[in-house]
Amino acid sequence: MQTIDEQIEVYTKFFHGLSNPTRYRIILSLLDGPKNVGELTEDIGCSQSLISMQLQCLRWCNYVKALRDGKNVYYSISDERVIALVQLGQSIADGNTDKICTCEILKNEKYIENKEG
Amino acid sequence: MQTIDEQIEVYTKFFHGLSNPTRYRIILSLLDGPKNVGELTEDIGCSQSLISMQLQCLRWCNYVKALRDGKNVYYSISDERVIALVQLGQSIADGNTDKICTCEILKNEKYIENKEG
DNA sequence: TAAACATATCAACATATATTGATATGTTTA
DNA sequence: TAAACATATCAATATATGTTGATATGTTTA
Repeated sequence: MQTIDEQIEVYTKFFHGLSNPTRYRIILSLLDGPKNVGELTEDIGCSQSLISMQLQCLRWCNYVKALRDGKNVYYSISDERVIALVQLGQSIADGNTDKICTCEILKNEKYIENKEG
Repeated sequence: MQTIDEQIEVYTKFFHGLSNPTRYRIILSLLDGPKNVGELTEDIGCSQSLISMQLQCLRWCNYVKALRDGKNVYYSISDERVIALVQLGQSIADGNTDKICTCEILKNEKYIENKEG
């Protein structure tokens, strides 16, 4: 048994899983089939540590599953319904691209520059 | 035409819309039918300003639409596909409640206490 | 038009989040 | 078992986000 607060927490966290560019790219990339951490890192173009951390999150929450093969660990989509969810979301968002991008509250863009400079 | 980066930004922001407890509660509440700001505020139990701000976000991004009736403004779900999206997400999350709640990276819980005390 | 009511916006601030570089752990192979 | 490689974890930090109370705006009614 869960309180309504607990339910809301679960659902918002679940959707939060899809609200980060790195995690989202990982999922999109895995739609083509299983990939290991190195392949994903190259594909997405960020630090290996970030890919690895976000994979742990996606794995923990059952978006993806992991399979070790020697030195490599291959990740793949674990729940097919996630694919449907992503596609449905994209189809809704596609009709409203400009507005979504300029929403003053939803501004979780990929950070452009972290370094001093 | 959009770059892949721009597409990712749109989609992750879109899902980010569903990753906040207040916004999520608003959407759930509106599943029962249109409500005005006061009704939503009472229903959800937070400040009127927060409800109003989050409504502007949801409205801008086309989750909900607004209709003024005298002094009140009534909000309702504007895209029926959002309902399907929410339901699909919930059905996936329901199978993995405990893990999602304890994910170290997804910790966007509703703040418990802001005030000095 | 003034008062009352409903909603929206603003400024401030505490917390959450994403990210990286450095390092640790795990696996294979010489 | 040491070296090389692949992946995971850690610590630090800049930025994004959610929230509130105060205030402004808009609408009705006296």
